[in-house]
Amino acid sequence: MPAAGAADFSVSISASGGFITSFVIVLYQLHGRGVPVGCRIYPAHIRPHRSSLHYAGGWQALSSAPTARSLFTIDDTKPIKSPVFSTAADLHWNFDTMQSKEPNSHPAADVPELKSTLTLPQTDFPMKANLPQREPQQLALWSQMDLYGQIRKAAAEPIDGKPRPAYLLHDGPPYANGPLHLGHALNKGLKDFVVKSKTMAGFNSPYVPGYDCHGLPIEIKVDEQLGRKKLEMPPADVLAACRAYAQRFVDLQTSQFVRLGCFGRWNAPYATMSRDYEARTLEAFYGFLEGGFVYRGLKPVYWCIHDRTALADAEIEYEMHTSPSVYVRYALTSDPAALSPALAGRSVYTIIWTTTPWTLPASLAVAFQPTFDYVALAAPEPNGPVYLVAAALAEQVLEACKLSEYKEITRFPGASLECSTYQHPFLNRSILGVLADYVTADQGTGAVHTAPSHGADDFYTGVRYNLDPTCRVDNAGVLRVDPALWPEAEPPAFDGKKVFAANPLIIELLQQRGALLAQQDIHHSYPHCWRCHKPVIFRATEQWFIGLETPVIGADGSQTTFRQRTIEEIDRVVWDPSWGKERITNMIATRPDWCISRQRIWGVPIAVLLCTSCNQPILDADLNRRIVGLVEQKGAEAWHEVAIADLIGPETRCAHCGHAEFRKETDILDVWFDSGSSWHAVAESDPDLSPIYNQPERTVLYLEGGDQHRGWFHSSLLASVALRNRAPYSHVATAGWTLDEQGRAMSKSLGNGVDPVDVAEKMGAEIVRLWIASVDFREDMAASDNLMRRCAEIYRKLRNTFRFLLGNLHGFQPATDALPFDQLLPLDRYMLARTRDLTARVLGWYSAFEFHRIYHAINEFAISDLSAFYLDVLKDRMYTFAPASAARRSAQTTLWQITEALVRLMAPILSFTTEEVWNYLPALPDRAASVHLSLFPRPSDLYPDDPAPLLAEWKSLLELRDVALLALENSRQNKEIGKSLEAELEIAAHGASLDLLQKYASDLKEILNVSRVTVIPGDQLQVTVKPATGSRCNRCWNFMPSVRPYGAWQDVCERCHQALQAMQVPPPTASASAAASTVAASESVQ
RNA sequence: GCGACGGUAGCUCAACGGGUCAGAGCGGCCUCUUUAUAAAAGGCGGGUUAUGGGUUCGAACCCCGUUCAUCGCGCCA
Repeated sequence: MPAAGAADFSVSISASGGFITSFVIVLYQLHGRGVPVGCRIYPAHIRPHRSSLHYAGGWQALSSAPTARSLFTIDDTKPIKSPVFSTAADLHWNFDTMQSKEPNSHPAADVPELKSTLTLPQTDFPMKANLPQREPQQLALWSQMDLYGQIRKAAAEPIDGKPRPAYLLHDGPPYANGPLHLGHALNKGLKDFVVKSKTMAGFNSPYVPGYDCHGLPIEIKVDEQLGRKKLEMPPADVLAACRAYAQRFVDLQTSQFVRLGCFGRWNAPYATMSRDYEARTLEAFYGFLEGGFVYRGLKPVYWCIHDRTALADAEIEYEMHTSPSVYVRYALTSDPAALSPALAGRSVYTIIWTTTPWTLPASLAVAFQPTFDYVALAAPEPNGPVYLVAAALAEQVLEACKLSEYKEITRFPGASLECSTYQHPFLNRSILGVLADYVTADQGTGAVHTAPSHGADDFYTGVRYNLDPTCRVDNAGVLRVDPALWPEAEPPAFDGKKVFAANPLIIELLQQRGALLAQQDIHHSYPHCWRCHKPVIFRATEQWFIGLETPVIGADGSQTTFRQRTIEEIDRVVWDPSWGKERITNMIATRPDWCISRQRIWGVPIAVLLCTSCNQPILDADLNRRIVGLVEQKGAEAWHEVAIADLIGPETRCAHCGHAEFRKETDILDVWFDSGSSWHAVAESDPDLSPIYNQPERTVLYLEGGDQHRGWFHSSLLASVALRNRAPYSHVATAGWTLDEQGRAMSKSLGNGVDPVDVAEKMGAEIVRLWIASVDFREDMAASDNLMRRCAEIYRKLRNTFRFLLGNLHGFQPATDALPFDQLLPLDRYMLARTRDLTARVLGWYSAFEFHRIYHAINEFAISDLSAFYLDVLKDRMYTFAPASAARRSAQTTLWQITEALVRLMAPILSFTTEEVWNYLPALPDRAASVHLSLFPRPSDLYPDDPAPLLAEWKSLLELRDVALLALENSRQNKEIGKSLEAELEIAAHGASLDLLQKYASDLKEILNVSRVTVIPGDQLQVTVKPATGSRCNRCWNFMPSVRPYGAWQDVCERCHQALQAMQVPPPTASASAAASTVAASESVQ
């Protein structure tokens, strides 16, 4: 057995792997074999990569220096019985010093510890959060008590006799085709902060989340699942499959949003595929139709040949693409001499340049810039060809076509090329020379091949020159030659080929016809389908459009256009950040008419009957209403199933041509039309929202990512201005992009995304929420596992601070124990002033959506004001004073008010943890069942007066404290003192500092955490640190002159004497049990 | 290519309309305590405010250029 004598030693441990929470040291006797002389378990908290922890051990007794040593770690999830051997955790250890020391001269072995008479913090609030387990339990409780329902009910109750003002955040629907990503979590998290903070600020703020369900991504997925079967299935079955697919993700995302702690009407979110929503969408379409905004037209639109549908501008993304660019000569067939006498009798050509050879079969014209000079470039040989190109591009073209010996023989203005004619290089077609101002000298030849069916510019030029816009490329992108134009019996090789496959075949044909002058692949950015990421084409088709130039009545009653009217409304909205206004204004100002039709099935049908003769729609408001009614009952399926005869009587005639036969339009609406109608389908129609939304003056917020300027903000604005003559929102806030730690955009290919659900499952939703609050969402935000871990550290600190607050509130009953404000000690009053100040700032930041400032301010408050200062200096008072003493009650009153304030201020962000804290707060008769049913604290409730003077005074006082602490630190470095309580201070000061110190003389000991402070006048500020006189009180560890025995307790100060008596602690006798006094050194690792 | 927004310590953020030597918190390093203990406290480092000019008595802030990052628009033959 160990003999008398103790060893002090220090151990250096580093953990490169996981946490080390405790370790065991086993000592073996010198030369001994397997006989441990003792072992001891040490608590530790060593984080990964922390290099060392020095432990000065109080080893009880050793007979000789130990030699063999073992070190174990104990995983906290396992009992001590199964220690993990050191090497498993990659531990490095050594015993640096081992020396003997005299046994403790004050063995208190036979007297119960004085520690048991202290009022240490006591609470069941667990230090370890265990969020992944605890949060789901909390969610279940909330669900059980129908917390959201209770919040809604409470919102109907007046505050101070006044009804609550309304604040409506209308949810923008995420697309229901996958699990959540961080962007979703950010978006819903921010919305949750807004709704919760508005609610707690006394607003009536309902939140109905929604989902966007229609559209291509889902239909394509369903196509893949159904395969060829789809072609034989009735439309209703296809729709049912799409609905099922979308519903799966609606359910999944709902569960994930709920898991993140977002409150809302999750048991009844809106979905754009619901019967009712579909009917409302159709209603909105009819609104446009009946208002004269809609027209049907043949226009080139972006067309995805893979998805076989038209695409809106907003559905285009530019990606790099390689195109074969070709220079092609078109032979002049009109009189060359008409252009210039110098050309008489020559073989004249113009040269066009294109990157889409497949459009050449549709080539109908060559466009020239009227303001350019064009030159005729002649071959050196007398009867060689002459080429017409823009003067500015001549050199470039000659080089590209390797015609360097060609020389200019004449030049003339571009305008004179109008109405010249050319021969198509391989079709029996005459090509017309036309003028167009969009022809530039950047690229090409100055002579632009014009195919009205495959380009917007080309199309409008075609309209001016009366060219045929018929498109000979079908839905799938297959090219068909017009046999009437093809001179040979055998069709050309490109006939029946898809456009991109036709390119090389057409180039070959040009080569054969001697029309190809040069060819080169170019790598350039090219429009792609945002869904399938395949290159799109321009293709003229019959589409439904909403005209931006539709005449409407302006706000002042004057005649204006839909576009202008919309821009007027933009001006009445508050855009946050403010540049959003400019962005959306520019978009509305320059956008083309809105192509709202899609040639797909998964969506709201454009439910219109068309005359089979003249293709004009029937315009009949009653008919429209009946169709809306049908959709209301049976959803979009109704349109596919209804018979025309059930919609109109046999006597119905086309208003235009008198024809009596009609067909159903089969196109569906653009999905942006769906979500753009949500203000109508939801905000204006849902009974939970409409009373707010339909007020003439109302606050309606849309909060989405900045990309929605071209999306939901945009389509919602157009729909609402057209149908209600006002913007659907009064405020629009936008969030930035989530990036990775290196500032790169998150993408699947980089694999740098952060999965919010994964973080919630591993670390807790609170960590995700805290991250959201930590960043300035208006800018782009960096996110990574690493940053999440950092938030988790902050979380731990906040949680532990709450725990300490609660621990010190033990035994405090507000009704009987709270002191009125004017009886509080000065330090406590100061802390309430700080809390008031914090509260006022936080409330302001909530209303300005500056959540990151809240995060930082509360964090700083908890760490600097509370943990490092107030809670630290309060320990003496809290632990050693009699529990019911006025000074201690003063502190508790303050701690209580601070906790009540903090828990409310943090509730919108840390929704789970604050609820947990809430349940541990002192009981009150009128305490709400949830922190989320409470209101924010009012600054004036915390501190009734203007806090500024007191705050200023304490600012100076704390600066003096810093000086004193520095002096203490110095002494500690010089080994003159250890704990601050071992010191006493003499502070010399003059002037205002002296006044201040004297005013707070009785508080200085506490706020400096030393045994004694004396203030004396002096020439300059000087803090002298001395070892405290008197002896140490074994209870409060202060050094006091009045220390004397209390029963068997030898050294107890006067203050503690009184406290012990007040607590009615009987003086102990020396024979009291010694059993509990020492560490269980006999515990074995075996 | 055009436009918007931004670049402040390793990280997240401050610094009210130009005015004490640019501040916090975290992390890092060092120390202290064992009476918040899988915890608490103190100290120390750390920034030529992306960069180059300019205006000013004075610039992180205002102006111009450059650069990097992100978003948006355009990309047409």
